Amino acid sequence: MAQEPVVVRIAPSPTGDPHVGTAYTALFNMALRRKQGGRFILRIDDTDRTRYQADSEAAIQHELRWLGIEWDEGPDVGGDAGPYRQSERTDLYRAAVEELIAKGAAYRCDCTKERLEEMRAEQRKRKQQPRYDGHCREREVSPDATHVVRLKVPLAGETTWTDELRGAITIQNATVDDQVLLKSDGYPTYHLATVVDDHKMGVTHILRAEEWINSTPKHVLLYEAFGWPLPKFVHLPLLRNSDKSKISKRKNPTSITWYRENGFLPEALRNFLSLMGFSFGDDREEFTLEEFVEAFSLGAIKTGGPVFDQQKLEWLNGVYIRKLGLDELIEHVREHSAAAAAADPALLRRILPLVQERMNRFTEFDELCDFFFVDRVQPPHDDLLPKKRSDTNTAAVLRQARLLVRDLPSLDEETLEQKLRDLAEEVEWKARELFMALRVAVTGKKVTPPLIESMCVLGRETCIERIDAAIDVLGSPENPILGTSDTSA
RNA sequence: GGCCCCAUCGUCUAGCGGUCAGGACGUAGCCCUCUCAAGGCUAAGACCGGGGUUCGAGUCCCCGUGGGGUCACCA
Repeated sequence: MAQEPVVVRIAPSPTGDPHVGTAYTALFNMALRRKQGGRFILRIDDTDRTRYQADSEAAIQHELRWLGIEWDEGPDVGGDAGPYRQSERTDLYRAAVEELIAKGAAYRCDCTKERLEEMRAEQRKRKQQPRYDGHCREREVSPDATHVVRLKVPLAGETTWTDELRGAITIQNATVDDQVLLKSDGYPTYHLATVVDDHKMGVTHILRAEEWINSTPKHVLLYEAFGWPLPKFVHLPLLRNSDKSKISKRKNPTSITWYRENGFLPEALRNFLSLMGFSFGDDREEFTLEEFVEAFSLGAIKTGGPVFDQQKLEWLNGVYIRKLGLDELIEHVREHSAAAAAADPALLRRILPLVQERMNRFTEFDELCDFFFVDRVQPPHDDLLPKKRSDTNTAAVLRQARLLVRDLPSLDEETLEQKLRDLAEEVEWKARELFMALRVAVTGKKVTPPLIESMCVLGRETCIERIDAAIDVLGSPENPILGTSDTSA
């Protein structure tokens, strides 16, 4: 188990919201780096100026950090191999391209967009693979004219490399297009930039998504043309929608920001992502980042594409929420609920233990606890009535309960519960019937945190007011018939 | 469609030639219980198909089939 230090990297594009796929790849890269030592680089692939979004880079960094992903080198932390934005490395790419042209491995091409489109349309019509026809391969295109630079892919032969997870992969060169390396705007394409940077930055292991397998021959050809040693290639499985297609925001939330804002804990998302394609080899599913790193190895990664199951993520998030200490819990809930943020911290300390095990996401707090924060609740008439109990009977019992609450020396949980149970017995109601009627009266809902505890948190005055209001909903009977069920005859 | 990758319960997975094919999410039932949860117990639920190799294949090989990815001056 010789553990050579590695140099790994992720190269997200600042073209939109930070993607869970980026986090997934980053997680495995970081795990390998931490396990074996070395460097983990964050490189910003901002070579597509048309899709570039100015605030995206900061968002990516922010969300990755939120998830617990840390890099050794990057645009924000510096490092010896910088700059770490590809837009700041264009001289390197231009020089590289000149080298390739000089070596005959690349050529200038001034074909217009229109010509290319026409050509492809024609090829499609003839049921051929749409690909560059080599028009400029042997032409002399002036460096001064508007042009791109293409890779001169051998017309015959094949390119083979070893994927660390999948073994040898061979692709016929004839199926590889003459890839554009340098765009007419002077920026490199991914293929050129990634090869140049990975080499210059000393990258030893390229852990990236499976969707890159088919363009790997281009990269291998470039390494060969430059005379550079090949890094190890590790193509990770692709995260999937529930229909097995590549995960996409149309079918699944893919923005890390979304998960943060919708009440997920970074540890839970991180743990969940680790489970995609990796396992300890036993039944362990809940584990810390440190445990993951310790157990991690490339050999433990599965190659089948895992479906991103929201339900399991929510369950796991609930597991993590339940493990939180009260102070942490308060902090998180305040971030996700305006009501909680505005509430007295002392009040929150009493409410949260009642709902901690009832939330799978922090955003569920409001739905669960709204009745603590409003002036009055609106108990639906029908919900107030236990099965087969009349309006009059129920109102009468609630009146009794009201008196009981009013006259209790102190409103503590044990006494309140005992007295209410006594009352139920006295009026010949099941305790559960009384509790439900009171629950609806006091909270307006049939599903709530535990009643007795909730009442004690609400306080005597509020409980009395709400019971009164509930009695009003039922109408005020003149002659309450106590202790009977008047529909039972 | 060409090329490439992949293939155990619905989903995430364990399994690395001999197992009653194990666990988790979800689903159903029961227990607990003031509702809902949480927790406990139980149940249903998978080796894609066909050939080989082998005393013996979920495990190895081949061929199908299925799914996915990719075929841009996007990454």
